[in-house]
Amino acid sequence: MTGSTKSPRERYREQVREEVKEKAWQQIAGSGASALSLNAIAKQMGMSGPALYRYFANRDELITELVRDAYRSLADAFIASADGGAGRTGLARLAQVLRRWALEDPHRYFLVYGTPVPGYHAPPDVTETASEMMSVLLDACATPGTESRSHAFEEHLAAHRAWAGSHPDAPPSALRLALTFWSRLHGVLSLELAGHFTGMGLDPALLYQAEVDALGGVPSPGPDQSPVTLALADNS
Amino acid sequence: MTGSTKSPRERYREQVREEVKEKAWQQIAGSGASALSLNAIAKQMGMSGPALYRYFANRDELITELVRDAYRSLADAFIASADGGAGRTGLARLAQVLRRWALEDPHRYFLVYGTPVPGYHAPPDVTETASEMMSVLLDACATPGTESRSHAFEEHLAAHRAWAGSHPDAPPSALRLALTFWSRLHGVLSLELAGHFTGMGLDPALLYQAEVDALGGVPSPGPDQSPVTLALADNS
DNA sequence: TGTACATCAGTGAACGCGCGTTCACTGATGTAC
DNA sequence: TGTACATCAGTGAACGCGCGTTCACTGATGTAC
Repeated sequence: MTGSTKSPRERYREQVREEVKEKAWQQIAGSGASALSLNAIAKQMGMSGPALYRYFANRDELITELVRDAYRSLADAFIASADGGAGRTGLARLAQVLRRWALEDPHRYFLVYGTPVPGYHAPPDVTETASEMMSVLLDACATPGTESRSHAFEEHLAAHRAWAGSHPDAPPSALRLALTFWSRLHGVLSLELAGHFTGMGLDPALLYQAEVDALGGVPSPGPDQSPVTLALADNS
Repeated sequence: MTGSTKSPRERYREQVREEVKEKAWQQIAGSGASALSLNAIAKQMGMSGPALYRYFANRDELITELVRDAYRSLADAFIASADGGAGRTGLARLAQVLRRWALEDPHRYFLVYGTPVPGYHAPPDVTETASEMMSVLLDACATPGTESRSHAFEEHLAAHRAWAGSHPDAPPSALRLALTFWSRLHGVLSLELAGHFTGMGLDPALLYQAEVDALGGVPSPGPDQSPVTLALADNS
């Protein structure tokens, strides 16, 4: 049984890699992603600069790994939330998960959803992770019944649904709801985390909450007191 | 009458400053704001590096000037649009102005609304420019009538309206509408400009349009139950 | 009008720094007989 | 069990580069009498 047991060396390798990434996050938190320096990380770990090249081919590979981990952590949180029981207040719970993830580490949020890093292009497998998240979101958006109203944008979505490949039979209203969820919540979060609400005196959490509540009325306008509101009343 | 006529030297100074900023924007477009280099700009203008210190005290002052100009250009566009005739389709026009401004120069958009530059803090006068924009927006949001429904978030806004100082009598629904306008449209724009819609096959312009259309139902939505609301209600 | 002086744009050398990355090398750790 | 060998982590020096910024200096331009 020598099968997949990891040698001590492999174990150590992974441990160091993990520590490098940890220090990298700390550095990003302090000075942003574009100021990430391999030498500085090495120094912080008590090693010389070139030592890191035993663990990462170059700076870009480290950044890629960070992006990958960031996507993965959000996707996992989404999936875990879906496992907790789908259906009723599914969207509200996903919204909570998204917000918590964003506030937990704003720089991680910006690495994924902020200003693109100049020369950098994300690897193909993060696209797949993004699809996983979208799939969970579409699950929560898929509601039975009432496909009546014809909305211009929903007709467009009905004809351009490649991105929702995991849900080939989802009604256009569900596709629209998923996109609306995504863009509205990122709207609040990106403004909030970039500091555009500071000094205004209002509580961004309540705006976020209001936007979650308003989702109930997306496909066709509804009442302003949705069950989602009541379900999330214990928030602050 | 020697009054405020500018000397040739002053004229020349402003001209060079302008050219420096122009090259700076080009550079930002290529490599992002954090890679902005005074030396590179000087070289591009056929001058030596230190020459720029005749025009800007340091790198930070140049960035500040770029941020200031960016804010100013959007505020001016807003104001010009408001002059064109306020009222009914006011919000839709402002939305158009915002989108055009964002797409016209994505890097300018990100400089203002993207990931904050690490050490950088915006000067106080851009806050004032931001207030000008908000004032125009609040003008467009002030619609007579329907102050009936009490919404949780609007109550919060009624108690925290310092940011809307230019409109001390605006109804809470108008305050909410302005914030919703702002965050929803930035939600679409920031995702779009960061490339999160590329490869999905859908047209972000239509999502944007749909969000603008949906604003009509923000303050007080219609009475009918939406499918989503019903679905969220039935198994709780 | 011309002459003397002050102002200011721009240069080139230099300082100190940190970056990513390569290379030849030393030592320790694991592996095979 | 010990010995011989291969693997691999980590070092220190070095390369080439570009950065922001200072400084003393040259020349041209404007100003005052």
